[in-house]
Amino acid sequence: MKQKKQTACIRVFANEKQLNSCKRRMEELRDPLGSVASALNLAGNEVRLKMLFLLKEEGELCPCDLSDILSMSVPAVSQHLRKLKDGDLVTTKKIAQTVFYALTPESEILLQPHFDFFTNQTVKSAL
Amino acid sequence: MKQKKQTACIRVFANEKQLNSCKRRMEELRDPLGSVASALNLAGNEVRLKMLFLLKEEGELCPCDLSDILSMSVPAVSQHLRKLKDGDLVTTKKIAQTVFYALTPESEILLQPHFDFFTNQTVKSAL
DNA sequence: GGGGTATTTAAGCATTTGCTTAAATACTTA
DNA sequence: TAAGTATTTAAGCAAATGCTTAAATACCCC
Repeated sequence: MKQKKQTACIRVFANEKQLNSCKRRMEELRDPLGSVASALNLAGNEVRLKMLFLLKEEGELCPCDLSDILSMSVPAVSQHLRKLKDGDLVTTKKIAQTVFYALTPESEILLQPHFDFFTNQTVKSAL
Repeated sequence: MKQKKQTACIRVFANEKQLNSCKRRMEELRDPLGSVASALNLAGNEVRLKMLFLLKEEGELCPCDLSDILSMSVPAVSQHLRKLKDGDLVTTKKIAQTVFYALTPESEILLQPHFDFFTNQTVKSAL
């Protein structure tokens, strides 16, 4: 709630000094927060979250397996995997012409609570 | 790696039965996984993650405070808040013409590990 | 070398996203 | 009632996204 241009909200940010302090805090967090946002953005696409989950469950999968499971075209799968790889959520291992994708350790840590959440949901609904 | 139309990957999904079993599992998880994806998608936008974090830190804030802190226009802030509210990540309380936004308990649980991650990052880099 | 397989990349398209400006809505006060 | 304040909504625009089809790249085998 703005009173005047010189002061901000009565309730929370009563003066400019407090506002600037808060801004500085956000500036300090800019890079780490940005990298979390980036990872969440990647995981927040339903197709990609499914892929990440399947990679967690199976350990590693190739694009054509993911294509079969998810009933999607191979190029579509590949484009999503490319984003995950560029975002450091997955790693690749090539054997002949087959590429296997797997979660990075970091992405596993980041995503485990969310996988737990929706796998626990299913268990609960079965009870 | 596809061998024939009738069988899938040699390495992981060696037959159609296994593939169908995996597909069924994904279908069971469709709704809970979808709702997690939806929340992550909302949080995965940098502006919105900043808002969610600020709401966690301050407890509640109005659009004009968020506008000041983030140096964004009020309508832009409002549009993001609308998405967060529709996605059940925030709740609203109105006092006169001022609306205060706050995290829902569920979003707090979902996001806390991520907030911890990037606030701990900052602490570590300060040491 | 040719043919086959697996994957990636390119290009095009429709849809979605996030910002801006303007207008509308909801509230308070003189 | 008019003026002021806070917020939401509408509309428009440029950019981004995710899919498709086609082409290119990388590998294997006869």
